[in-house]
Amino acid sequence: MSLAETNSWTGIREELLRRIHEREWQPGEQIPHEADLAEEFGCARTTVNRALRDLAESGLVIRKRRAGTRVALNPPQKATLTIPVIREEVEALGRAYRHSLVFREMRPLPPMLHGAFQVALSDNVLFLKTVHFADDRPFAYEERHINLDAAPAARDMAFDTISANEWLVHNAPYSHGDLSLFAVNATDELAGVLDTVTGAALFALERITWTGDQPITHVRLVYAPGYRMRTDI
Amino acid sequence: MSLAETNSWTGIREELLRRIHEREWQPGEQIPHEADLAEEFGCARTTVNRALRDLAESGLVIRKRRAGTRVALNPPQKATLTIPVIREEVEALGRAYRHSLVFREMRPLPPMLHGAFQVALSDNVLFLKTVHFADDRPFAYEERHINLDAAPAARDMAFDTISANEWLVHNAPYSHGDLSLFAVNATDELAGVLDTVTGAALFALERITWTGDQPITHVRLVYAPGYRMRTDI
DNA sequence: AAAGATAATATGCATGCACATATTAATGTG
DNA sequence: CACATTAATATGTGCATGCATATTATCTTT
Repeated sequence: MSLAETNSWTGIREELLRRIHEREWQPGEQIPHEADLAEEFGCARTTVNRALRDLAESGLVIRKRRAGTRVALNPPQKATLTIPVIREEVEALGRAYRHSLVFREMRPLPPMLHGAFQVALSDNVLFLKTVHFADDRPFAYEERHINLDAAPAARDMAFDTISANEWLVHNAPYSHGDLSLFAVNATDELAGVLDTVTGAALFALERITWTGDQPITHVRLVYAPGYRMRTDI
Repeated sequence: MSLAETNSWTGIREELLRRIHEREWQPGEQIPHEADLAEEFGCARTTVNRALRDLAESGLVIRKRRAGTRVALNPPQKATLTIPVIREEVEALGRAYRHSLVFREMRPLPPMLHGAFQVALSDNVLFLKTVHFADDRPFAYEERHINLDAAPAARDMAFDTISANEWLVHNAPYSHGDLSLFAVNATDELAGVLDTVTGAALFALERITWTGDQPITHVRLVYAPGYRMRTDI
């Protein structure tokens, strides 16, 4: 019991972490159950439970009722990406943000998205193309479908002062969604818009959000060359 | 009070979520404090606390002592990426995994990584190039530096039966790290290894892990064309 | 009125207890 | 011996209570 760490749940978590990192408890090994640890640390079982729950959330230990707690064999690398509104992302870089709506029309949903959107949509879909700038240099290119059944107010929005990206965050909160990250070669159109050469490797993401079982929006975002999405693990 | 949801903390969380999603509580608005909610739901304050803590973790509400709890103005889009060991990723796709160590030598750390590794390293660095296969088709290409001061046992490992990726997870647990995701064009070498054409857009990641203040490994992973990293949000 | 001390308050956390639930081990039965 | 039933057990959760801590509001004092 090396440290002066008190019997706070964070203190206990640190001690448990140490034992895992320093291999006192091997991967796959079962660790003492809550009651024993509580006695050892001289605290309530609730407090040990809190520490263990936290470790389980981060994937370092696996817990099962009756079976006990064991150190994870392959602790997954979990990384929490925070994907901010693009304006905030640009401003956090200390650069001036602006955006430009380059295309807007009502159009039927492309067949490619019928599966993703999972419902029979009328033609009540708004399609937008937007370019986001940082200090007047293109930062990202956005193609977006908005389900007007889910966000009817979007029909009357110009999206010139506030971007669809930001407007939707404030006006059409979602309950869940899917995100995928990938790389694309710049097409001629993309190269022109993002001020690069055809064929350049570009970082891209696609996101679909729902509220309940109603799809709200599908967005495909392609970042300018050199973009990196970073996070701590 | 619509649902039959009991006074479990998850039930209460769902009800709070509903009020936020349906705008009963506007963004930025202060919500009743724990004691009032506990009375309304007929449960203990601890239970409300648990639900609110969960919402705060996901960024939907902001909590401050004495100041109370308010609905977040710009709920950040948080996505938790789970980056598994490549073998598991491949096997989860129902494909057969194997890997091939194509290069291995002791070499000084390249200057480019001096900053990242943040310590004056001797020449005690192992450099590896590995190709990961799924059903005999290249899946990802890996370049890795291992700090042998942090993981001395790696010096004697062949990394032919078990990949460095997996060995390090089991034998050199890290306390923290940095991850970045980006896109690269296939060089001639990459194209050859990944069975694609020069210039193809490839999804890539770089990761550095430390234990305490000692760097363990730097890895650059480039996936074969078409790869998508997916997650729920 | 400005600055500093003090009180009030909402969340944060620890405790002891009880009961719920999932899972495994032990037991009984054909 | 195979299979279903039952008991045992570790975690999961809820509750009442008390105190800790951060932050705001209020009340001094100069």
